[in-house]
Amino acid sequence: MSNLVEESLEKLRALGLRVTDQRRAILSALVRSEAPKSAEETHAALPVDTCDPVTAYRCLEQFEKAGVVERGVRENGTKVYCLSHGHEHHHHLTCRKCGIAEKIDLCMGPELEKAAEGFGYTEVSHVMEVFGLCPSCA
Amino acid sequence: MSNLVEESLEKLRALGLRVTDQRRAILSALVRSEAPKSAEETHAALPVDTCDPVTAYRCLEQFEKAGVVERGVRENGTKVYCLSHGHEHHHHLTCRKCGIAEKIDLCMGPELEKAAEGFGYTEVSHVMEVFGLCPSCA
DNA sequence: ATGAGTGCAAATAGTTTGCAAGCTG
DNA sequence: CAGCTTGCAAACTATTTGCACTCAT
Repeated sequence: MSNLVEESLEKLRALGLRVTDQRRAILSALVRSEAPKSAEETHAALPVDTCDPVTAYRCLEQFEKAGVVERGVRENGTKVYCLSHGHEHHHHLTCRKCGIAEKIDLCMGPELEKAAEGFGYTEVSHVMEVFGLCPSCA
Repeated sequence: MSNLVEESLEKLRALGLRVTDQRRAILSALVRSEAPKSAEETHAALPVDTCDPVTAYRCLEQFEKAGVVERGVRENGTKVYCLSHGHEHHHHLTCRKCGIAEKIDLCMGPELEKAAEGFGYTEVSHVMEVFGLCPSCA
């Protein structure tokens, strides 16, 4: 069992949330996954009968609030989740065809925040996803 | 009638697409709109009985393919459209609460493309949306 | 024991598709 | 008049909600 999973579970416990087999399995699936996954895909990656799809939706939502996963958006609008490795905010380069993804470190967070503050905006956040055709699909 | 509308219609005509009252109305609504709109919202902004909601979906999809509108994604995943002013690619800073949006010029397109090419990816595109609380909603 | 978490069924929201009829170029 | 467009109805996909039951703490 990856200690990334245990680390995340600990974070949940600290927030008064509970640790269940389902949550352990979901986090474990995210750790195994190279690419960010939607709630459905995450559920599909679980051993059969691990839990109801609804539970995957609910857990991922909780996980996001708890800060143990980050949420992104696909080109078509579906929400995807991935573990927040350490605390570094990051983005992904996703292949439009096969769905494989690479981690990208580029991020203009600070610039965006500054620009937004220029407009008087607060609580600034952003979503960025990069898409392309990976070498094997091109 | 804004010439932005006529300009866009011309672009459609050039591609062999047809110009109808519905399309004119939809483009006109986008011109009037300060913030990017979803297909539903666009339809709602039209005079009653201008067209079926389905037509709004279909037209916006066509418009995007034709390059007269750009597509973005909301924090929650809904697709939104706005006219491609001139040819400059741009982003938006949207208020999470009231939905008003500002145009932002910041864009790391070139950097992203370079990074993606480093991974061997081609046909690179990206989606970026910035959210916050505007001064009046804060 | 107590409230968070889960499963099941059903409801939604947003968007897409099939098909016959209408209109543009 | 060919074929792009539209309207209407219906299908879909992704996600959310209500409720009774279960389980972690």
